[in-house]
Amino acid sequence: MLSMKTQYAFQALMYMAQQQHNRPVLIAEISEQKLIPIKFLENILLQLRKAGLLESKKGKGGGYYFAKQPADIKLSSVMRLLDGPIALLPCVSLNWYTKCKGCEETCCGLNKVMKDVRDASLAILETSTVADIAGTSLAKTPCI
Amino acid sequence: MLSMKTQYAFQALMYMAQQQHNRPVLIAEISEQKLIPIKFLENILLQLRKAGLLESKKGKGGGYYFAKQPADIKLSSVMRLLDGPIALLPCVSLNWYTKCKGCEETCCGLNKVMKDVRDASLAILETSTVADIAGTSLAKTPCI
DNA sequence: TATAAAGTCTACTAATTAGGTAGACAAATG
DNA sequence: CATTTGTCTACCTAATTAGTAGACTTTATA
Repeated sequence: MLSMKTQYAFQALMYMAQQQHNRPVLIAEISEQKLIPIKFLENILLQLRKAGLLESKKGKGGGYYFAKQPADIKLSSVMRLLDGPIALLPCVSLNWYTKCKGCEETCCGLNKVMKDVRDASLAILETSTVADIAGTSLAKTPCI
Repeated sequence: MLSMKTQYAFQALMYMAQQQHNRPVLIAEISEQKLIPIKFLENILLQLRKAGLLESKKGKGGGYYFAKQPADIKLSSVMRLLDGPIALLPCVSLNWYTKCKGCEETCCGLNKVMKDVRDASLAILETSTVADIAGTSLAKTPCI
């Protein structure tokens, strides 16, 4: 399961992407609307900013806004940033690969299956973006 | 990522399935061959036995053996048993469903994507078995 | 130029989980 | 009955997760 951190990050990014205006969005506003503990949310947004997904502005009229287009932020990037590997085994991770102790990868049946799972997941997570989950990527039929 | 517990469980199950004889397999033997801390392995095998996957015999000549056929043990069962949910979000879990705080599922884009990821993963994990990963399900070309 | 409204930063802390250990006990076999 | 094996209860430690406190900096604007 995704950590609360990542779950909150997705909620926050969706909320931001759904705003019509293009003023910066307040941490406090996101926190209230999405029921996310404010100090925790601060950390998360800061991390997203440092990774170059968001930008911020201090002082009155400040807040957070997108540094990259929501349509250019893959779900997989957010997950890797906050939760680390997407793969189920270290010997199958693209970004955090380490060899397994007891197993010879080239002939390990588990390795093969877990690679398939990884690829199947990534096929979705690398092509889905914040704009997609926010419902702002297509002409919008408002949600009933 | 899978916990060490689940990773060890897979190693142990593969090892057991690969034995040619049909005598019970010793905890100590699995532990040595697969480099798994023995006391930790005891717990894991016990858990697999209580769940009905394995059976055991005490005393001399004892050890663990399969209660179900390796070909009937899905990877998803082992994972659920030891690690819990396979889904990435609680609102998308088949076996441990809980509603998300801030979101209206029917119109949550994230929910939809994560359902797709779950289904893609399960398509593989529900059809792969211990026999598959042990390489004993087909006529065997020995691994080079 | 003071003040209030924002984000930033460092440093905690509490709870949970992961990973592992110790040792007495029970059952089976020969 | 002695030995070999799994069983059970109860721990323990370290890491991670989730969250909090509070002083600080920057900025707009009155």
